[in-house]
Order: sequence, then structure tokens, then C-alpha cells
Amino acid sequence: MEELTKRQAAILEYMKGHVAEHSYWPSIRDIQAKFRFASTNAVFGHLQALERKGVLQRIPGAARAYKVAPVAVVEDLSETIIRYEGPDENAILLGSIPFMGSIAAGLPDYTESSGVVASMQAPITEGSRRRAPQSFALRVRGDSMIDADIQDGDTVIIEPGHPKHGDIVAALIDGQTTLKRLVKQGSKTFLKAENANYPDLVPVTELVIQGIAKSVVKPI
Amino acid sequence: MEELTKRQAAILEYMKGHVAEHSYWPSIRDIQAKFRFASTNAVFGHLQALERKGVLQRIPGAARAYKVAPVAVVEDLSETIIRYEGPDENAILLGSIPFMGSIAAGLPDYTESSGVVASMQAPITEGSRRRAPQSFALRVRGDSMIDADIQDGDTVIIEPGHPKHGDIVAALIDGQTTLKRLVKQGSKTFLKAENANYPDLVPVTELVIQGIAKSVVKPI
DNA sequence: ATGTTCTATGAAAACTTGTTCACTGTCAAG
DNA sequence: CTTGACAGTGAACAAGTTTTCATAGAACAT
Repeated sequence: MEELTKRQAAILEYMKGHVAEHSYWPSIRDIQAKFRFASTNAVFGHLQALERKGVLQRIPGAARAYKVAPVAVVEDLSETIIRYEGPDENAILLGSIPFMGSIAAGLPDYTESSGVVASMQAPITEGSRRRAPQSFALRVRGDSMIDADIQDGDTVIIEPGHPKHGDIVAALIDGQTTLKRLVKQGSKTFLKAENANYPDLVPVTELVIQGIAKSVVKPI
Repeated sequence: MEELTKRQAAILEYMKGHVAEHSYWPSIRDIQAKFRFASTNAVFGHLQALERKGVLQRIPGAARAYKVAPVAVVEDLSETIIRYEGPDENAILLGSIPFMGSIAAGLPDYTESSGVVASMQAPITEGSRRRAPQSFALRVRGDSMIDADIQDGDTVIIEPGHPKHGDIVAALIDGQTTLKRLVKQGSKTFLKAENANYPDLVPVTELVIQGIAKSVVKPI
């Protein structure tokens, strides 16, 4: 995915924050006002760039209507496989389920409104409530993480970011995405399954981390 | 909360479904087309009614801009208490976190589009995917349900509906909301704590069920 | 019977919003 | 030194959208 410029990233962040807070998208003029542009066309250009880079999808002609690109799209496989079961590349980010808890005191960037809703991430990552993270949910297939109490059929909430030693991460290995605990030993990095029946450590040369598992959703 | 008419409920359902699917609200004309109204004013009237009844909030003049009301607002208390920690009555329902999995085959009411994203409830209640339920999340306080693997600090997803014997429900007892397992013995109904240290059964004469706990969200 | 609510039509007004056109400037890469 | 990506101004247009006005039948409770 192409890199975003600082301005583009800021605008995208604002838009997502606006949705998380207000539950609807900002208009071009809302964005213009936020960034104090003198012309709507400044915004227009950035939106075009965001769309060209594939992180935002505009619905031509429709007001306040956007979609954002999925963070990770993966094939399926055996073992503990995280499968993208969506119908196509049109997966939607966006929004929050109604969460009543742990509301943020102040969202410094989006001050105008009072009624603030914590996104689904709020109860999970108490630390990062200032911006709506590009979290996404994935269904877990397989049982290689059962010792971490993540079972087949559970849903994990993945949040992009730089993982620390001990984090459970969604990682790309040989083109496949799997859920493992990240282990750093000196200069070496491993992936560890949390199941006595699985090989403990997977040596890794090249590693693509798609995100950190922040919480797990289990059926009752 | 005032009762909605069938038409009003259908329109609200459609709107919420549209958001879950497209990630942005429908315009009045979208709704008009969906229900084959000859006039936009038919929709307009229903939206006014929905707002008057407190389930929908419109942003005057803004296109495709709405908020929906919270489903349940509760006070706090001791024991296994479900607390509404939100700032005020302005909590927002709406939307879904990006979920990639278990896509519904057909949503009979919202047939026009193909790319469908399951809402957060989809992975939880495999049975009820036809409409976006008015689910909400609550933080659990206390440990009276630890034997059901629901711990202090966990978040439960509550879905309105009629509970069966054995369901874990959010119930109003003496004006307080608590999380318990519903037990029906003959004509009697009890609430059972899932913790050996708590009294097993709470006899109930009058019982208000606010919803059924469908899943639990745990931090990793 | 009478008022109220729900439902709806049809047309137009008023406003919001996305889009386009013409033009300027900076900065890094080739 | 030109080219291209990036960032922006200013004005105007076209389309999308909400909102208002006038009108009316059906169901239902008082």
C-alpha cells in the first residue's frame, strides 16, 4: 500500500475520528473548516489522493459517504489460520458497536461535540483512545493458541501497531496469516504457538506483522 | 420508550442495516426508493416520528447524518454490577467494527447490494443475522459470574430478546442491573450466580430482563 | 361525531455538498 | 532545468438532499 503524506494521513484520521464520534462522515466543508483551508478544492484533492492510494473509497455524488479499505485481507489455511471470510475486498471498517463504558474525557482534536462514544477498542486498549485505530476482527480457526485461551471459533480484535515481546500477533508467514505469540530473544525473533501439541517456536527470517491481538470475543 | 409502528421500525432497521453494510447512512431518497414511496415526504414524516420517539437523532440540514439512541441506560452498584459508564444519554449505537467473517447469505430486507459485512453481532449470534440487533456492550463489575468465565472487567455483549432457561441475562432486580443465569423451575423463575461464594439462587417475583448476554470480550 | 395518529402524495423551495475550472507555488527526482 | 507529485486559492456550477407547504384517506380511541 502506498505511503500517505502527513496531510493525507491527518485528513484520514480526522475523518475516521469524526465517524467514531458522530457516527456519520464529515462533509468536505467540515474537513475544510477543521484544517482551515480556504478552498474546498484542497480537501477534494486530498480525498482523490486517498482514493488513488486505495485507503478510502468515495461514493461519487453521494454526500458524507465513504468506505475505508480493509486493513488485512488473507487467504485461508490449516492450523491456526485467520481467515478472511468476507465476500470480497469491500470489507468495511468504520464505526463502533454501541459501547457504554470507559468514555474518553477529552478528544483534543475533535472538541466541538460533547456526546462521545468509545469505539469498540476503548474497553480493550485503555491507552489509545485519542484516535480511532484501524482495528479489525478476525475469526480464529484452529487450536494452536488454546493455552492462551483463544479457541477455534473465537474472534480476535486486531489492532495495527508495533508489537512488543510477548504480544500475540497476526503475522504473515510464507504468505499465510497466523496467530502466534511474538518472542524476542536477543537479536532473534520467533513465533510461539500456545499449545503443547504444536512446535513451540517458529524461527522467522522475514516477518510481516499485521497487527496485535488486543482482545478476544467468545460466545457465551 | 415509546413503541414504534411497524413502518417506523422497518425504516429504522433498514437504516441501521444500510450503515452496517455500506458504512454510511442512507439519504432520504435512498429510503424512499427502498420502500417505493412516491414522495420523499413519506420518509420525512417517519424520520420525524423516530426522532420524536427518541430512537433516532437527526442532524438538521446535514446529509446522511444521524445518531441512534442507546438501548439501555443503567445505574451502578455493588456485586456483579453492570455499570453504564458513558457520559450521558447521548451514547450512540450504530455501525460495526470491521468484521471479516461469517457473512450472511441473504439479508431479505436489504437486497439491493452484494457486499455485505456482518455486524459485530454476527460472529456471536449465528442465528440472528437477518437484522442488525440493538445490541450493546456493558462492562462487568464484580465476580459473581466467574464460574461462567465472566470476570471483573470483562465486557459483555447484550442483545435484547426473550431469554430461555439457562441463558445469562442482564436483569433488573430492585432497580439494579445485574448479570445472572436465568433458571426456570416449573412455574418459578430464579437468577443464579456463577460463583461458589455467592448465594446460588435469587428468588424473583418481578423480573425485568434487559437482554441476553451473547458473548464476552476479554482483553488479551 | 370528532379529534388524533399514521400513512401517504405531489410539488417546490432552500440549503448542503460534491465537483469542475483556472491558476499559483514548493520541493525533490531525473 | 524540466517534470511530476504535493499543497493550495478562489470562484462558480451542478447535483444531491433536506425541508416546507398543501392535501387527504384509513384506523382508532374518546
